[in-house]
Amino acid sequence: MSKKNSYNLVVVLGPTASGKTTLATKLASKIQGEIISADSRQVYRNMDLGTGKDLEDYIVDGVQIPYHLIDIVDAGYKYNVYEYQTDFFRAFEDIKSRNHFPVMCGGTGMYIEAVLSHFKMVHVPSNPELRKSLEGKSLGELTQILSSFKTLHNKTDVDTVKRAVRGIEIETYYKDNPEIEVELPELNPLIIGVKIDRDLRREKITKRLKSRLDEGMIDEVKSILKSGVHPDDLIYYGLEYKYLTLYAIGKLSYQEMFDQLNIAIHQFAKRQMTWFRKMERSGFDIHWMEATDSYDHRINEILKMLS
RNA sequence: GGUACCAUAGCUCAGUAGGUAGAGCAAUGGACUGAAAAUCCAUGUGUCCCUGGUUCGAUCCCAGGUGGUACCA
Repeated sequence: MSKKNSYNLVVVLGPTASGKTTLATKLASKIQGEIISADSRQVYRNMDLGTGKDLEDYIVDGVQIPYHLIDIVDAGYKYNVYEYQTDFFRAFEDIKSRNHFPVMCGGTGMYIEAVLSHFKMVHVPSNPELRKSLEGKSLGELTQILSSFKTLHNKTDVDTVKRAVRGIEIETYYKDNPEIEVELPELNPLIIGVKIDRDLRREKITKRLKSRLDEGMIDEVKSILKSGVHPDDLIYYGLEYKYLTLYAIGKLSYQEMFDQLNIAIHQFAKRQMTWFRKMERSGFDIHWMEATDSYDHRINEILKMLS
């Protein structure tokens, strides 16, 4: 086996509704693979229809394909990139130790890149002294302080006092401990991107939304709310959970919910593609494959690249 | 059939006291290192329904069409 082809990971990425899970599981069944999901919402238990878990896809020809990082935390929890990176490499080593082949599959660009680019992320303990010194400061002042550490690209970082303080805590820790290095396993990934024509993608998204609503997605949201998750937290998860919660609490009519959600999913798919294009520009070699080509054809192509 | 009102961007609509036009939404491109399905930035879009008239000049005024809505019959 040549050095160039000694891949130790396959990545299947693509926008929502491109059929990447099916491709990944079918591939996994051929190479003794196990799936490591790269989906920031499928980590949550009981959020099934709205995140498109499709767990039946993980049974190929009657055989269960093992999967990781799905259903690992409770709905309402705030999982994050740092935890993802840690969890990913744990699953990766675990799969390796069994002599199976890791197949990463998902559409959360930042999670994929945090892993492939070895984003520097270390465990940051809480800093009671710092917290004490920040006590009583306004959100505006905290925003000032955080922006002295890094460019703020979004408001999510300074949405609440709690998050702003944690952000400052993390940045302070990095600054005070520049020597800390994290040892992460070398990755030599074969990256497959599922490409889907824009119009077809929109058509599939709308169709899938309708069928999920028919399958009881509204009840799923209602029961999560009933279990005690605060509507605001569910709204923060975005897309299905945002618009269905707004509908469930009477802020949107059914038609408004449907139309706005449909548009929001289309916009999300576009943003995913923007991320993948940026990855390519920054040097990642993504092998794009047409979603309309047969699975057999595409899997043969991938197997050729792996051999 | 009669009367009134309307016809402008992909959609909903504003506007031009006559000098060829603009908001919101959508769309498109981009950013993104501890909630990322989040959050944020940028950018267009036009036979101003058709035909004629008045005018230096009409999307705007006038006449006639066509289509729509409402009311009356």
